[in-house]
Amino acid sequence: MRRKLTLKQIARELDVSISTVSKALRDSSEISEDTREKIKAFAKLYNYKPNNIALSLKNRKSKTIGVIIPEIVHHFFTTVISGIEQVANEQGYHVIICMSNNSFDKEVINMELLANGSIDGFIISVAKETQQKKDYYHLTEVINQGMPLVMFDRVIDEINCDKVIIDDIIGAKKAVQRLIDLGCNKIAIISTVDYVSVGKLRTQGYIQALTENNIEVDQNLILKVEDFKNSEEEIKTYLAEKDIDGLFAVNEHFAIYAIKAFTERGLRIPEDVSVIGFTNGELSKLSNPSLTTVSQHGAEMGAQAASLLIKKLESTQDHDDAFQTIIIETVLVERNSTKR
Amino acid sequence: MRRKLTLKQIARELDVSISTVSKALRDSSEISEDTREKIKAFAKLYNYKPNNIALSLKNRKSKTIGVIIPEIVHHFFTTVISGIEQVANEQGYHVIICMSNNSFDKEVINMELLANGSIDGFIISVAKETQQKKDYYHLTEVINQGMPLVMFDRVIDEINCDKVIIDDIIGAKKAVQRLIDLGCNKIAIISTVDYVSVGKLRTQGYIQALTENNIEVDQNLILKVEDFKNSEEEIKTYLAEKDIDGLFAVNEHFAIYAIKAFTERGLRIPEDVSVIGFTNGELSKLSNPSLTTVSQHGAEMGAQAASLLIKKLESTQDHDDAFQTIIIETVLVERNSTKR
DNA sequence: TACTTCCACTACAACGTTATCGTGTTGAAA
DNA sequence: TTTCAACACGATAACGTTGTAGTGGAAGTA
Repeated sequence: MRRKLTLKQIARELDVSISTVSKALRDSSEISEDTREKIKAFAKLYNYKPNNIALSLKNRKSKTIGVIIPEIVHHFFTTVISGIEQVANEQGYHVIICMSNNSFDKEVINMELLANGSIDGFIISVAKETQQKKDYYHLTEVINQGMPLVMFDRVIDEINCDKVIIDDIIGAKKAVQRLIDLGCNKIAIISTVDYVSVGKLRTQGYIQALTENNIEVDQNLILKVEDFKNSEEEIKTYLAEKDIDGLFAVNEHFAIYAIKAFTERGLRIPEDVSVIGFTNGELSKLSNPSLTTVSQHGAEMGAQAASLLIKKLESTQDHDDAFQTIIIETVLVERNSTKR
Repeated sequence: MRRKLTLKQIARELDVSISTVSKALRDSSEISEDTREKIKAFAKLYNYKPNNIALSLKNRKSKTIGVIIPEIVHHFFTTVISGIEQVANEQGYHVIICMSNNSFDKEVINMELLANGSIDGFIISVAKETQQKKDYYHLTEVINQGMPLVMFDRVIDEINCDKVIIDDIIGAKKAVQRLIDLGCNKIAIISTVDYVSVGKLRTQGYIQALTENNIEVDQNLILKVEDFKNSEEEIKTYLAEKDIDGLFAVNEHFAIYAIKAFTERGLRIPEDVSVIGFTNGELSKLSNPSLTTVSQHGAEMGAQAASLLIKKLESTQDHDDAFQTIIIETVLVERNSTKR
């Protein structure tokens, strides 16, 4: 087991100073052609690679981006990560991923740990609990330290930073409008509780679409699922006797549970009920019938978030207070859960 | 924007030496009660947190685990990551995740970059291309540097290190045996090309099950999918005229494509054909009909891999050459794609 | 008084880099 | 012969820590 080679070792081996080695490897003209070649050859032979940690300490930057997400076992987030990774790697950045598991405490701990030198900036989608608690101390703290932060998807309006979101309201409107155009007039929505920002916004879109089409909003047709774990049951009982011809769900899972509930009741999709989901994941594509969804373009979001962050990191002026909010357009992907 | 507080700043502020501050914060008895309290109060007030990078450099360890996976947009890998994260965090470790995108080159680059001080050890599932190329230089290099490495899922027999795998052969056998028990006798398999180790092993399990039940192995009933991208088409044409009553697929996707192909032909699942997949993901649960699968317990794999790695990292003796291979047992999860 | 011991602290080195400044040798101009 | 660049390299400090080895002064002992 041979330890990693350092400048010091090379220096000792070739009987020159550490400075000389460092300069030679960086092609400084201060060092003679001869010595330079010799040192470079030696370094190459023994596969010298500079130590990242030492560089980070010296340069006071780690070329690493910290990503905090509520959950990783979730197709949408993985597509976002994949977008982040791609852009980051292109620009020579690493990515550290931490999960908050939707817990406020874990989010805080993770951020504090990462903020102490490990990373240069954050990309974050906040935990459900954080949205509920409305305690943003850890976020402002990081920002005050001069560390750039980009929020995506689940963002917090009160925090002043770069953001990448989709237009949830418009996306939802598109979906509901489509249902209306297909001739549905008893359209239900399966959403989440209001403190989850995206749930709230998508519900707003639903209401707007109905209102604009002069359809009365019936509170009985709005289900706000509280507990993700028991959502399948909740949806089933909720839909048990509803007489509707269209359904919009704020995510894939809810949509698929709904389809299940309908088919179990003997209703046909899309003949009897048209269903549209949100988040264009694997499930939508492969479910049976395949699901019409509002596509969120996760990879695009991730890529944009990474670009924004890196731009901030590389900009020399410290106080570039101009924060952007990028809105990623949603697209309705039509499949077999809606009539043609 | 106030910069992060350092020991030096505290020292200057309180008019003591850096050493005193360091010791006071670490509760050294060398420092008087008075001074200690004063320093700790100050540090707390201004929220001092030691700089990770400096600590890493000093201690020559980063308390960070590097994870290299072929792809993140893949339910199985995310469950593994989630298992790794959990164990790692419990033990005070961070996790850096890199994707190889199944490219050999990217795998090498990522590993080299991370190996230079950023991380203390690796958890890796190698890229398809690496398995194909059989070039393991980057892996042995890392091991030779004394950096622990744990492989999972897609492992390489020639490399001597800790491994966490599932028993692919037995898992596949379980599935095929079940099909046989259900009365199927024309059982096909949809697998991957042989250089993907798991595909190869699962095919072996399939063959063993048949042989043990005195069913002749028909090469026409073995499909080895080459290109993941066009797999849906390939499977469809392959199944177009096959007369079979049972099918085992080495992953969820293939199984679901197969079910699609069957239903399009007017065959009913499970009445006409029983189908079993591998990898118990979201898809299996939510597909219609829901899919009977061999569950791989990804989170368990991740947790075990992390445990193994951390054990190696914390063990004092350098040469603990005893490498383990942990086999995670698979379980057949029965759903509606097989008869009862 | 002279010596030791202990206390409470400081100085220094080290981890691996790089940027700045310093320095000894050579050759050439004055 | 003296002076001065130019050259090629070395020493040092710094990034933020921590552990070891000092150190000045007070108190205790002989």
